[in-house]
Amino acid sequence: MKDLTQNQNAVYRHLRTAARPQSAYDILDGVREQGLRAPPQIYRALKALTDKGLVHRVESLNAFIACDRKHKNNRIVFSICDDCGTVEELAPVDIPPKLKLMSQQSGFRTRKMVIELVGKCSACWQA
Amino acid sequence: MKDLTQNQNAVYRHLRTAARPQSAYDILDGVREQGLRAPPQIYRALKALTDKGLVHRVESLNAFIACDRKHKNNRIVFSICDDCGTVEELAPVDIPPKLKLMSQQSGFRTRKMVIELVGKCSACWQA
DNA sequence: AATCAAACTGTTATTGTATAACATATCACC
DNA sequence: GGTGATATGTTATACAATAACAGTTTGATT
Repeated sequence: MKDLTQNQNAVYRHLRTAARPQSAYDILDGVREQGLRAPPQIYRALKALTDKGLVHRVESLNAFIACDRKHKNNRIVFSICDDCGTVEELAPVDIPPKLKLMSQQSGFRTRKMVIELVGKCSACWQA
Repeated sequence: MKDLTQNQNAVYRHLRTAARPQSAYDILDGVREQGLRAPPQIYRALKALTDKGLVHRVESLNAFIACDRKHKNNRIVFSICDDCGTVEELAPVDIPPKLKLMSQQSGFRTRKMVIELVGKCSACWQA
């Protein structure tokens, strides 16, 4: 796909087929057969992919997830289920006006915003 | 302060006097003189303190920061400077209505929300 | 008071996450 | 071909977090 290197492609395909966010070492295990052997290879591929907006890092899980939408990493919203670990990417939202005002008042210039909602998915709280 | 154990107190005081978010191991180094020796002691103290809302974890830094405000960990907003590492805690905000709607539509029940704004503080972009 | 379970604290060892530093190769350009 | 810039592979290490167990304190119950 696109203009990705072999390694980036292997990592990206692994993430796209995974049911859950993957740690760098999960990915490493998943792409050993494609010839990747060491963590730096994974982390470099992940950096390139996140820079392109094809992959996002889920901060509160130290894990990575593929992204279909074509957008930069600047207004990401995840919902993360405590119980089953499912992570959904919701549509990007603007910075809430109140928040925008507050940060501007302190002179802060926002380059990206990450929102992570932690709770229970419908399957888990109904059980 | 409050009803904290010795270890919790040591960790809390260290965080309150620190200029920046501290990793667990930064904290460990800072409280060795108070007799704490091993990571689990730090992590246990941090867990108690975050449960009480006296300390927050900054997810994208794997670090911890003290908190004056008296609130639970459910609507936290941080601004994080790329350059100098300064982290400010902004006033808590409600979940943006659009977001609330989206997550509810997918049946998600939010327990806490973490927002991290990443960019440059005024000192850094003016330099 | 003696006993026992539960909760808390300390310690060791290990697992998981991420990157520094160096080696090797590839490619563009002169 | 030589040279510098960029990309890739490899080794070793640093940093983050927790499992598992030992020892201690507490406090309820007899």
